[in-house]
Amino acid sequence: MKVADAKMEFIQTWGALGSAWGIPRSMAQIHALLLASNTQLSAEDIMEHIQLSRGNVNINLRELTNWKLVSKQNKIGERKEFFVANQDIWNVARNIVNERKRRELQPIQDFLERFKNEKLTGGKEEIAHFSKLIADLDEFVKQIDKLTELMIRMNDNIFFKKLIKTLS
Amino acid sequence: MKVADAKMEFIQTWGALGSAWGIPRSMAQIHALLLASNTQLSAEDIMEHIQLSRGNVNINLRELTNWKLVSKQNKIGERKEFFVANQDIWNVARNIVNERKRRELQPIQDFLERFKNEKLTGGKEEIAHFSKLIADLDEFVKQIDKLTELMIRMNDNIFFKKLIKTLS
DNA sequence: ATAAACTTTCAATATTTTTTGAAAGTTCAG
DNA sequence: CTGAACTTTCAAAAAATATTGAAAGTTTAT
Repeated sequence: MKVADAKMEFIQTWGALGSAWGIPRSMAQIHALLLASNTQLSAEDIMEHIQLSRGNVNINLRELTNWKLVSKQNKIGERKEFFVANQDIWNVARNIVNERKRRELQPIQDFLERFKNEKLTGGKEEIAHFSKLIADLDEFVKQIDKLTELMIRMNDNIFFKKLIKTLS
Repeated sequence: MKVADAKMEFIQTWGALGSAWGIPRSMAQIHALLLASNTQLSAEDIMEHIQLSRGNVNINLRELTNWKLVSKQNKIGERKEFFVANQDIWNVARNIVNERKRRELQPIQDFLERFKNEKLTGGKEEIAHFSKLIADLDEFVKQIDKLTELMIRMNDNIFFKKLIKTLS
């Protein structure tokens, strides 16, 4: 099998999986292309490789840059901007976790916070049940938060290897 | 604030957050309603409480049941089926992780497996780079898999508390 | 100041995902 | 068996999301 074909297949698969992960297909495809590429690529290169419009590529490159999964580079003597993917998979994973935490966990925390000081009126049983739910969620979110903080701060996968060894 | 209002707000918020988590709004709302409810509810009850069609409620209750977030119950002497949510938040989290793993991690593993025995042809550098990517991903996925296996098997949150204490 | 070389924007369009609700299916008491 | 009480299905409609591409904006060299 030609490596170029393998790459193309990787891009397609990563794109499809992206959807399952709640990541736009194009964004995932562009990311896959950059991950699989051993050279820097321009927006134009990307447009040609996977058939995507200029605007789409531009927007998704910006998003990938925000997520810190991709960075801009400049070739000396060239105006064009080039892009490379963060090649350290663990680093990529950390950035994704970080981003998802911000988007997915933060709103829950904000919500729960609002209920902390609320004095509820109504059926006694009902209040007890609901309050317990809020308290449980609050504690849960705090634990998850700590766990991700920990993961984000770790800077090599030795941590996980050791952790898993310890606990297996 | 009335507990009934608080519940309604919880349902709305959970529904909105569901979207961010890649979970259909209705499914998340139904789950929230059942979580916040201290009594079992019929499909009809749910339809009335949050304005959803019969079909929608039926399909999402099935899905929630598949995810093991909700279970059916029968009141003696009644034909109707009643539903209750799994109230242990950590259990809920485990089931969600489990489900997402099956849907999100398994396809990656399947994909990587196909490349293990492929002999690639093409530029030397290119092959080296791509092979490394595949190998890195493979190792990464295996580690994540172990970590989730571990989490799934744990049956109380003491584990996490200890873990975090140990590592903080 | 101008033009060439790029990048960014965004309204329109296309695609995908969710939701609906009416009809068909099932179960069970009488 | 029949009808009432429920549940399930699924094609069609609505809503949400992603993509396009032409036009506007920006930067740099001369």
